[in-house]
Amino acid sequence: MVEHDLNGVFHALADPTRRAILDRLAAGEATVGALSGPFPLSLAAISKHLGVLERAGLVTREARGRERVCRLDPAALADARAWLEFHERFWTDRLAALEALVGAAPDSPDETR
Amino acid sequence: MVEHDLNGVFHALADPTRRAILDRLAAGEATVGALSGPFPLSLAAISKHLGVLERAGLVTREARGRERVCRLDPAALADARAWLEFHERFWTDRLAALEALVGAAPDSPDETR
DNA sequence: GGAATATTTTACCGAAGGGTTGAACGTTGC
DNA sequence: GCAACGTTCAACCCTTCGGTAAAATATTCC
Repeated sequence: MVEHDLNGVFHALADPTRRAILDRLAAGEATVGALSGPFPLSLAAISKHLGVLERAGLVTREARGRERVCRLDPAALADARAWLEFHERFWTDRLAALEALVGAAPDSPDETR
Repeated sequence: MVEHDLNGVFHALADPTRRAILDRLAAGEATVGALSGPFPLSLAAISKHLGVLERAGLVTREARGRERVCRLDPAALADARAWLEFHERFWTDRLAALEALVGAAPDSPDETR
């Protein structure tokens, strides 16, 4: 609603590695090490990506023994989706209105549309 | 559907100036100069932002005389929204399933690990 | 206690981002 | 034709990003 931290969320989503991490996390919680498996990246790199996701509110990390287990937090995603949905609707409405205006213009004989 | 250019779209949306430009553009087409009005930025900076938005497919620029008129293109936005919507749904479903699984665990009481 | 394991922190690097200024380009209007 | 206008291009600056390697910090296991 209030512009929240859309910067962070959209920035986090703009990286394919991070989107892949999110997708993998959708199958259930995972440790950082397990998460880094599919990627040709160092553990430190994955940890950084998780930091970005965590700061964006998309993921939570919880210490469990010597490992950290990561989980999805769909709330932030819902925020971004809500923003996009609202604006998409808003924009298409505006554009439709403008088109209608053009179509119904007085000096426009053939409104064949 | 196929991962498209989500990088570009999300990256474009991650900047508040660019989101503001999009909002302003929802009120109707505008020239680069008119667009730069509300911002304490140089015209060149706005032009760059428009380049990012255009590359992301969110905006189209058309030459009209010596000025360029910019318009929204909601299609790319719809792509991003679709991605988010699908994943949000996917994730919450998964999470719900996991919770249900935990709740219905056979050997229940002190499985607290 | 000490070794092994899991993760983060700390430099550090090259590339990309976001901004500026000033020159260049095409268009308009006198 | 030429000056003014609207916009982009080019060069530059500084910061952030995405990555690495190596050291530091817990934690577990023997």
